[in-house]
Amino acid sequence: MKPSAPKLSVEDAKAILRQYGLRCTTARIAVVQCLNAATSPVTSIELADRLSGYGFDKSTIYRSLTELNEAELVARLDLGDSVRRFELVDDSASGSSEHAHFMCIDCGEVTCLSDFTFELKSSSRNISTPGTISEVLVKGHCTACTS
Amino acid sequence: MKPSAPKLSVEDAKAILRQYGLRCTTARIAVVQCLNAATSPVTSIELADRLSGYGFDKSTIYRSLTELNEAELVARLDLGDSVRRFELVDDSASGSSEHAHFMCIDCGEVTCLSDFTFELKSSSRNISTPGTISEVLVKGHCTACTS
DNA sequence: ATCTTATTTGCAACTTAGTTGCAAAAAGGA
DNA sequence: TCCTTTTTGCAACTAAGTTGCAAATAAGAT
Repeated sequence: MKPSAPKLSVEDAKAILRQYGLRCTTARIAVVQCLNAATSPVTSIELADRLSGYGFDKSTIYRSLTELNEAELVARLDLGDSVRRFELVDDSASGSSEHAHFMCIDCGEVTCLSDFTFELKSSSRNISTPGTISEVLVKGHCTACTS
Repeated sequence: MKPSAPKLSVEDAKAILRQYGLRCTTARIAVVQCLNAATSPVTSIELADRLSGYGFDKSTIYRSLTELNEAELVARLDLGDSVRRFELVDDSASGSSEHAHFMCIDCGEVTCLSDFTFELKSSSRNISTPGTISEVLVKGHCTACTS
């Protein structure tokens, strides 16, 4: 998350919060604006650090994230590097916003694989799938780190 | 990891450790035996708890796991639930032992998808893959939790 | 079998990411 | 504006893992 200017007005952020049945508090508005300005999932630490610069307590930020997540306004990603990441759920246009994520083992960069589909095939017959898939995470070395 | 009797003798565990260029210490032998007895990846906490009952310190267990992982005798899985899991690398028979993992969001159970292949397809042309894939993790609801 | 050196261990103290209790402050409807 | 419910800030806490260092151990050399 680069410290970019919010692309979302306070009023727009409020509208979104109300739409999800949440009270419009300064902390939540700031969180929504930050998440909206980001181009890839943002870690809770980045959010807490950045917003504590504006006087918000880290516990408030963590709680906001939990609440927005429970209201299904933001998605939470647990990618295994001991930091949680969050992104605004994008239910604009094309139905589901579910997409897989790629995390570079070297630089930690996370990218959304919105333009990819996944297929899980059993290599032999009569092997049933483990269950209902709801999230796919791919780890590896990104092109920048490989070259 | 059920507290099952080790299926691997001390001598066999030592042989494996030597094969990977590691000294044969009681802690490492115990770790190898535990991992060998497990049928699915084992969390560091389970290992540390179980082996501290035999007098090993948790820092020793954590260090052992790191060393065995660095020697590429065990694989480390970071599945995003803030506990690390480990499994013995199985390079018996069929070349690579790499396989994807499935984690149930509800019960936390982790299963190895050894019998599945995974395919990543770009939904539109001229979109390049994010990089070299080395690990695939699928999350969802396992059949036991769904039914 | 013993010595020697490098590696490993146990302990306690520390770190990092996140959580919690509670009184004070803010939100939003009446 | 008032009133009730929700949220916030603070400080203290938890959980998982890490670290420094002296003592113990492994395994090659004698």
